[in-house]
Amino acid sequence: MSRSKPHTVVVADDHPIVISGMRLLLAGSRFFELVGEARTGAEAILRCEQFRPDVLLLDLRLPDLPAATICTRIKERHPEIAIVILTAHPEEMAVRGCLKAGASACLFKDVGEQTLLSALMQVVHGRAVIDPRIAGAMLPRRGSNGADGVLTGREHEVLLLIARGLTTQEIADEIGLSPNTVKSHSRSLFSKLAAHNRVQALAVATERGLI
Amino acid sequence: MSRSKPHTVVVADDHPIVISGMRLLLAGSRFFELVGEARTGAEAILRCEQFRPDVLLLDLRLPDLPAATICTRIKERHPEIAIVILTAHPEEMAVRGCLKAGASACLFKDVGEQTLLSALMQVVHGRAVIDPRIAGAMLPRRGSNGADGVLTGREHEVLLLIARGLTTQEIADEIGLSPNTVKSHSRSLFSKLAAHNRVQALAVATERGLI
DNA sequence: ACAGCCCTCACCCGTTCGGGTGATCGGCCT
DNA sequence: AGGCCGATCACCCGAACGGGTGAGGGCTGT
Repeated sequence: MSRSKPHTVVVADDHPIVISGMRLLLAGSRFFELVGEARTGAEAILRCEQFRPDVLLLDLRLPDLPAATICTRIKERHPEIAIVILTAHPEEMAVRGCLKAGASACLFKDVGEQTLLSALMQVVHGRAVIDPRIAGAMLPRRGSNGADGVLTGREHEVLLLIARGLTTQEIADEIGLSPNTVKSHSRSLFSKLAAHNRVQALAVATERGLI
Repeated sequence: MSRSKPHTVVVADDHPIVISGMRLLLAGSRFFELVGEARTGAEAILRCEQFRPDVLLLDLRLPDLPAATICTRIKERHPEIAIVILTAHPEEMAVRGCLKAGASACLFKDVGEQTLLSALMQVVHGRAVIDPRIAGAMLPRRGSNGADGVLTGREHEVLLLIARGLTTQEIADEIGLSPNTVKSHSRSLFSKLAAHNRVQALAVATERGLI
């Protein structure tokens, strides 16, 4: 190993017990050192400013800011910080946003400790680590959609927001589009799912594991 | 203290890192011993059968079963097991259901380690510990529903049909009621679930395992 | 270069939904 | 008996939704 000092890590999660688990997990490894903890997105950004860690372990869902926003802000100022997304459930859209915003890895919270440490090691060596359960959804860009079934990227994105209970207007605000465009996407995904309304679309999508 | 042996604890949470945090937290206390871990509701019930712990630390949201159901099943067979609910967010209905089902405590995941240990100690001494942020909502509440949360029979029936994508008119035809009546039920279940529309209601209901 | 698909946005129109309000009836508990 | 609540139904109205249609720009593969 060319480095004698451990890689520095900042952990951002809104659950102290998770931070505790991570702190003790990292304490057991001589390759990593936990230098900062954060319970909000704003605090995560602050800690990264303060400590310039090698890695930021970022919960996909923090109370104040979307993870993608946090990635963008941090990468703007410190592109050398590797960001590892931790997620409880496969939220494709949010994960995709984070990877676009510069995140290096995406892991599920149900991975074992050794897997996590191994992934961290990969990441500090410049490699990307995407959990296979969600990796498929990250590859398809344009053209035909094989991973999602039939839905395009936007359609799937809209579907996920519909599933959260957002109205057309709210979805438009959320992803920065015109309500008309959101309507277009929702109508086309309805027809693809053979649904007559959002709730039917959700029923079908749930059946097919799209959400 | 009359007991020399530590109090036994089973932890049920779908995130291994949380279990790790808890394992290490409890390892640091001579008063508690972690004897079992579970990542699903079914496993939690199984572990309680196996180990008969003094305390079950139960995540409010497990992938397979509603927490209230888990509480009921465990209390049926082993009423002496104290159940402590852990929750990330204040979901009043679900928490209320658990307390009705016999849970002794409800804590938020953002409590500090010392607070958690202190609460555990209270619980094994037979006291109830309800986070003040949600305690207010636990006060007397009428109604005949313990299992599902708060929804009445009709409301739950309508909710299930809504989840299938039926419109108000279709639901009315399905159960042989006036559309107006269906609207009444749906509106009242919306307010109970703190939802502004059917899709939000589904999101909340799914979250709480009502459907 | 061209076709094909995706993304974007716009307008109109009829239907459905959600909220407010109020009413009747029957069961249960006090 | 009176009160509370669930179940049933009614009317009105503004907001949101779903469907139809059209159109321009961008990217990909042939």
